[in-house]
Amino acid sequence: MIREAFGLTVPRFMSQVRVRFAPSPTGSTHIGTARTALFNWLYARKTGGKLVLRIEDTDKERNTDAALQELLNGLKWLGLNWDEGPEVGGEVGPYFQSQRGDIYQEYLQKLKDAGRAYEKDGAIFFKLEGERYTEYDDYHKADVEKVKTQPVVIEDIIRGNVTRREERDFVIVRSNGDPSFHFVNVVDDITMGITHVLRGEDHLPNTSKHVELFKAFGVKPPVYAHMAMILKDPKVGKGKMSKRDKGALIEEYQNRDFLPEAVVNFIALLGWSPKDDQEVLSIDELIERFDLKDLQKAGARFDEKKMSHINFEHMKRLPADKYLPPAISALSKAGLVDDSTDQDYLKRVLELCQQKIDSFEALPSFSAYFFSDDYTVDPKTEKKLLKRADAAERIQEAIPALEGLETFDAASIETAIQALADEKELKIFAWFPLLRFAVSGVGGGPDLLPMLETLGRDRVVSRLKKLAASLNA
RNA sequence: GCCCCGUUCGUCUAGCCAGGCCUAGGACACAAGGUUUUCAUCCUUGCGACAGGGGUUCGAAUCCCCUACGGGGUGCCA
Repeated sequence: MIREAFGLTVPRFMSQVRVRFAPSPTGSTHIGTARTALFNWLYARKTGGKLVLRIEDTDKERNTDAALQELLNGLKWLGLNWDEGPEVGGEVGPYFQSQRGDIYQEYLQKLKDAGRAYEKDGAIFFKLEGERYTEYDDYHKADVEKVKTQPVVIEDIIRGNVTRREERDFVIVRSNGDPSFHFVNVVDDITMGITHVLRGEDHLPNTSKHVELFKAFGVKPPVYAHMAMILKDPKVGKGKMSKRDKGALIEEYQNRDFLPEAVVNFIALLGWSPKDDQEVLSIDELIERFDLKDLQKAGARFDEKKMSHINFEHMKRLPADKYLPPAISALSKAGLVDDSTDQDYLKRVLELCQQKIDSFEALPSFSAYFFSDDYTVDPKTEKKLLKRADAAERIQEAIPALEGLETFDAASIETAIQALADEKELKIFAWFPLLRFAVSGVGGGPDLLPMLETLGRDRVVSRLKKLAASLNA
């Protein structure tokens, strides 16, 4: 498993794909971070490779244990498990950068021995190879030392070969003794046997630094895949999505009871697409179709309406055992149901709502009137319906028709109203919207007939009477 | 400023690598109708794009160049 390379210990793995997700746990998890994790995970699962989770916690100030837990929770919630890393271990650990100091020292020494590192201003710089010269730099507004280096070619699955030239020495160990990101990133990728680096496009300009470092260590660089950024909704602003933007944090979807598989599905669709027009995909279907080569090169804009739609599609497909528990918990959180609620009734109501709501979040307001007589009345619907001159009359007529029903089910209700319509030479439509409004206070909802059946005769009749009374008053 | 990456309907995208099958396909959103019956569901239809300009070619969304625009980077942040 271990071979000697450049006099250093480097693991050797078969020709298996090894990818890594290397977040810095600084609090909430950004949707872009989640997408990077997802694509790494998908690639590992697709190829039968391994996903390494490496924690970049070198910044002691910002990286708290709580933040780490939050990150791991987010990944678990999304269903993105890792093969090596925190909690599961692995043979190329430790998986926290804060614990890899000895390894970094070993590699730093090698660079020094090779004459590729030098100290300046208390920091240690990586020394580029090539002729040196001084030039005024407009960005820094100063003369800076540059190096005429040979260009490096970055092998990128998404973008093809990208050629770039690094022309300034860069810091690998800061004056406070901490190794820098570029340095630890490369050392870790070498020592962990990473074969493919899948990360955000914002790292593309850094990659020439990384390739220089790989070359200095005498190690072949991994294959890269730089994926495009997730951009802000243009209505909100410009640039990449920031953690302050609406919908940017996966915790938000967790808190709002979105389905993790829907979030995964939606995130996957940002910059990637299956070729066959089927967009609503399960995790397994995602793995089956996923291919790094199909990633979009341009940035994708986040669209919360589409996110809701994908969630809705997944909601509709949920089997009862997956749908009922979170649905009930959403209702009980809203104080609409408790242990004394009739379980059979609750189940029937929930089934009625499943095909209509796009999130568990929407459920309480959508179904409140099933559980309480104290529900809100939509003033717009009220105005629209009750301004009809015959409203009171129609409701009055409906009361005895429904009250006297032998069995109170959808078919009987329909027959009764139809009879009424025939008798008055009116359309059934003269009653339906009024009935819905009378029992629910709103203009929309589940299919009317089964809804009335589920509510039951007592609730329906008493609500009709109540409305009739208020209209007469 | 310099470097790198990009640019197909309002949005996500298919098509581009291997030029003709593209009067450019799908989805979200929006609009209009329909479902003798509401509706946030469902169905139908509509709206709607190859950034611009030059080439190459019998033929270009597809290949090349330029411009414009967008994104990223240019840190002893990651």
